This record gives sequence, structure tokens and C-alpha cells, in this order.
Amino acid sequence: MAALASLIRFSDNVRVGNMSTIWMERRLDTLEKAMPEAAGTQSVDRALMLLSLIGRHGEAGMSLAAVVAGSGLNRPTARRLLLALMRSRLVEQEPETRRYFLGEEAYVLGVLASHRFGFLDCALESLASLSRTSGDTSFASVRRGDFAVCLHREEGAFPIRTHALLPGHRHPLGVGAGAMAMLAALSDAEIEPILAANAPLLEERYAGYPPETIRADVAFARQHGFSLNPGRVLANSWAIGMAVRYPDGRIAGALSIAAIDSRMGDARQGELAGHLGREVARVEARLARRFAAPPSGAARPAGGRGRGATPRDDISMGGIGS
Amino acid sequence: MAALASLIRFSDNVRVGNMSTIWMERRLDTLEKAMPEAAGTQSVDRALMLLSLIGRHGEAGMSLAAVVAGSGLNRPTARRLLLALMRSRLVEQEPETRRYFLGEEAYVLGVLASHRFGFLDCALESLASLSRTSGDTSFASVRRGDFAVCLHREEGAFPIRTHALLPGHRHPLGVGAGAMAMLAALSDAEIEPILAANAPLLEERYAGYPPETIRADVAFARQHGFSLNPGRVLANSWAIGMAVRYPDGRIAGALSIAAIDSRMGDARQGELAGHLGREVARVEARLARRFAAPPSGAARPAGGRGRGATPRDDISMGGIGS
DNA sequence: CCCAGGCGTCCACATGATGGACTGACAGCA
DNA sequence: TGCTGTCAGTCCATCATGTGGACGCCTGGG
Repeated sequence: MAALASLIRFSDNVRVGNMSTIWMERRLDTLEKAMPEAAGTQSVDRALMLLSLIGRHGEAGMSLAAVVAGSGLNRPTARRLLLALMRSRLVEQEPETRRYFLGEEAYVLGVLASHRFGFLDCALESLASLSRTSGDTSFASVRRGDFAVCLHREEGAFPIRTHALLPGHRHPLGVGAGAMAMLAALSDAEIEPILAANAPLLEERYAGYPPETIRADVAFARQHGFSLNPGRVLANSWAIGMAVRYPDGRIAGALSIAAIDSRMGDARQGELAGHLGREVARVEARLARRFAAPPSGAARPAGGRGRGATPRDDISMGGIGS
Repeated sequence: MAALASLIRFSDNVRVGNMSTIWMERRLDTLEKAMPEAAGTQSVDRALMLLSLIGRHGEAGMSLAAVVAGSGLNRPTARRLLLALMRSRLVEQEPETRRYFLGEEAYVLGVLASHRFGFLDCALESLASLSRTSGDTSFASVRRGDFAVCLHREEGAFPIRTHALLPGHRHPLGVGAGAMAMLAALSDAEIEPILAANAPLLEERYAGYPPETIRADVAFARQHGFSLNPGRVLANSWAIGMAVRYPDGRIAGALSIAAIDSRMGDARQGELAGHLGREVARVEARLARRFAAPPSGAARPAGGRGRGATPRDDISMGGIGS
């Protein structure tokens, strides 16, 4: 259970009670400088950690015991916070199995947020095309703090597939082709703290990823224009990946393709990289069309606090068209 | 400000401090019976109310003053809770304008939740088809408690359009064609408490919707197979709508089409209703394909608590394919 | 039939969350 | 240029909320 507890963090950036492993405290020191200070919201932080935890176990849901184990919270506390999430419809509990799942409100918020972020919306067609033309499995992932989270997996026609990476699964940045592509897209100054923060976890659970190997993989990705996972975690499962950027240059996520090693020789790597590069360009074009201005509103008028240029806050029921 | 405060509720079901209008208290009495009891999570409930509030103001975001006005919270409290939401990346603040928006984590959770709920994913193609063939504006909405929330709006080619209903906008069930379609899909026993709960708000802000008119519109929708908004809110803006169901019969949401009154004569209503019915059937077929079992897992083995049949909680990093 | 494991609740106590008061920044106006 | 109003954001004394050890119930497996 200690190992389980060490894995779990709310959006990878929140200090939660009862978690005291060395590597975690070290990385929180690193990150707290970049995050709003936590004071007077322990309960909220805990609830949102639970939400994220449940989000990453979408398909099978989670039992209360797993939530307790994964969060490090005491059972009455976890249950009470889950009740609050259930009242908000962000989480729901299946009566028969008692397991907890993301609720419909999470979906609705995601839809409302997609007007600012829709990376996967823009990527789905490309993933379908990649898997159709290659026959292999393709993935979309996003960065969450120092980790990569798989958002979508698209099956190809080839019958031998790895089923290890599923939506919600999360790995340290650098572990896996999509995660490596996003890491390699960062500057060295950004990469070093991430490696430092993840060092304990990598040493404990990712034996194939000593830091020097990750740095070499970063160099490879920068040199070749695509990242390569030569079966570092699962010997026969190889993958290549590329980062995708918003028009303003920020990393939106990554696309990757996985196949068994016999389908990932040098020649086929190049072929798949060509397909991948074209689809990445298409996703980036769709993102550009979707956000005429970047999601952070950088195109908005600058100048001081800029309050004069902001939309009026008109919390009222507009006339209705439907 | 009192009018503003009366509008805001977290997922329409949470009692929040400082809100004491008669209609709100009355409806909470009605609803608390159906909701997990709130004890020891006031802070969490408040934070999630803010999240929902910001979610419904996606495009323009919200200032702190608007959040304070809309939530009824004191400013330091609202700010502190917003900081917690920002730490979790569910909310982000735009530095130039200081406005708050849904963050990328909301999008990621929505993507992860879409494996259980993807109504809009299944509806987008149909909305595009409806607007392409009709030339008018089409909408997808979902039920949130006693309200309907617009998730998506698809523009048609006809140049005269109402821009009143936007994603995030929320109206009482029954107000607007999509909201009416969802209301009419409920049983009378389900409808009456909703009308009772919404009565103060309807009286205050929806003069065109006395309860007997809503009941007549429900009867019309049940008789004709589609709901009709004959310009009740905006005189020249008419709309028709239909509910969409998950395979297990629960209401997934509604599709609707809006047009100016001169384009909504009886003959064209029938024509549009035909298109709408076909696309609703297509959406329902896509939902059926997507969820071989209904989202609530009703197909799972029954029998007592059914814990023996549940997936193992294996919170571990699986082997990786990407 | 018994036992272990998981789920869920209670409530005395400790801790965390609140909001009135205050400060700073900025835009608009005289 | 100076003043005023508005908004954003913070501090900390006070009090209300949140916690978790203990307990009971239910179910499945041996």
C-alpha cells in the first residue's frame, strides 16, 4: 500500500496529508514556487485529488478501498468527499458494484472546456487515419504536470496489439513514446526539474529508464524529429511519437503509434514517422482553425491589467433561440 | 445582485451559504431527499459550485467580482477556492484580464468521462447534418438537475440567426425546445417536482412560461413526437426539439433546431421534425454502439452487492505500449 | 457455519476555513 | 495632474467545519 500511496497525487502538484516520501516532498519543493499557495483549502484539494484519481480509472471504476489506498485518506474522509463529488455529479457510484466512476458533470465540463482546449477533438480523425493506414495502435496523450496521461487509444487492424496503455493511464514524462515526445519538446531548463522530481519513482518502478537513458532519448527525438520507445518497458512493444503544439507554441499533447518490435524496423519507423508527421501537422492546423486566438487569449489587447478591454460580466438569461 | 445570486446554483442541487430566497429553499427541501446528505464538505461544495459557474461562462470567462456576485460567497473565500481550483488546473486565470476560465484539467476529465457519456461526441455529426440540410441553427443540450444546459451550437447557412443560446447557457427544463423535449420525456411524477422547484424562477424571469403553458407544451410534445417553442421567449425565434436516450432508456440529452418564425410554418415544422427524428435515431444508434452495456453498467452481473464480480483494483503502472 | 474483508456511519475533538478590515492598482473624470 | 470609485487581493482573530478511531452491517469464500 505504501507503493500505491506513493503513486497518487492530485494533478501531480498538490501536497496531500499523509504523504511523506522523500521524492514527493522534494518535488513539491520544486513545484510550489510555480503554484498558487495552498491555505485554507485542504478539503477542496483532497476532493479534487479524488476526482483526478477516479478520472484515471475510468473504465473499471474504483472501489472505496482502492480510493482509500490510492489517496492516503482515511475511509470516512474519503467517503465524505466522494459524497460531495457525487452531489455535484462529477462522480457517481454504481449501485450494484459500489464502484465509483466519473459522472456526467465531468463530461459536461469537458465539453464546455473543449472550446478552449479541444486537442483530442482535433486529433481523433488523425488517430483513426494513422491506425487505418498502419494497422497498428495509435494514442493521444497530454501532459499533466510531470506526467503524461493517455486520453485515447485507437485500434488498428493488425491482430497482435499491446493492451497496456489505456485512457487514464499515466506515466512520468519521458516514459513511452508520447510522453518522451512531450518531454523532448521542452527546453533543457524545463526538463531537469522534471527528471529530478520523477527520479525516485523512475528508480522504483521504471528500471529501463535511468536518467542518462532519458536524456539520450531526448537527444534522439530532437535529432530525428520523432521519439522512439525501443521496447524499454515491454520488450516487444515499440512505439514512436511526436508532440503537438497549440498555435501559440504551447504543447497541446502528443500522438504516438505502437507496434510489436518486428514491425518497427528502421525502414518502417521512417514510414510511420512520415505518416505521424503529416497527421501532427493536420492536428495543428485544426487547432489553429479552432483557436483563431490561442486558448490563453494572448491575442487580447495588452496594456496594464487590461480590464477596460474585458467582456462585461452579464450573468443573465439571454433571449433564447431553442 | 439579489437577482444574480438567485440564478446560481452548483449543479442546481447544492445549498450554499448566504442564499436564502424562498424559491431556492423550497426546492432544496424537495431535492435533498434525492441527494447524498451534505455534512462536512461545505468548502468542497462551494468550490464545485464555482467550477460549475465558471463552466457556464466558458467563452468570456468571469471576473472575480462576477464570481462573487454569482456565487454569493465573500471575496476572500471565493478567491481562496479559486486558487484551489487553479492548483488542480480545473480553472485558470488569464493574467492580462484577470478573468477565470475552465482549465485544461476540466477538458481532460471530460475526455476521460466521455467513455461513459459521450452524448455530444455522438451528436456532432448529426448536428452538422441538420444545420447543413436545413440551413438553420441546431443545438445539443443536456439535463443538469432541473435545468437544461446547452453544450453545442451548430450554425446553418441561413443568414438570419439568433445568437442567444450559447454553450454553457442554462435554462429551466421546459424553457426552449431542447429543454422542453427533455421535460416531456419524463413522467408526470417526475415533472411536477421540477415545475414546483422552478416556479419562483419561472415567475420571476420567464413570463411566457406559466405552469399551465408548460404542461400544454408537454402534452403537445408527447402527442406530436417533437417539442415546439413558438417564440415563447423571443417572439420571432421558434424551435423544435427531441430528446435523445441512452440504450438503457435514460435521457442522454436533446437535439433542437431554431429558426425565425417565418421559417417555421406547419409544413416546414413537419419537414424539420422528420430530419430531426432521423438524426436522433442516428445519435441513439451511435450511443448504442458505443456503450454495448449502458453507462451505468446495468449489464454487469446482478446479485446482492455484486462485489465478487467487480474488476480488481490494481492501482499500478501497467506495461506500456507507447 | 464461520471468518475475513469491504462498506458505511457516528460523534468527541482538533483543525481548518471564514470574512471584516485593509491595502494596492488602475481607469475615468474634472 | 489629482481625485474618486471600483476591482483585485491579502491578513489573521475567531469560530464553524472537518477529521478519523471505533463500531456495526453485509457479503462472499473456505
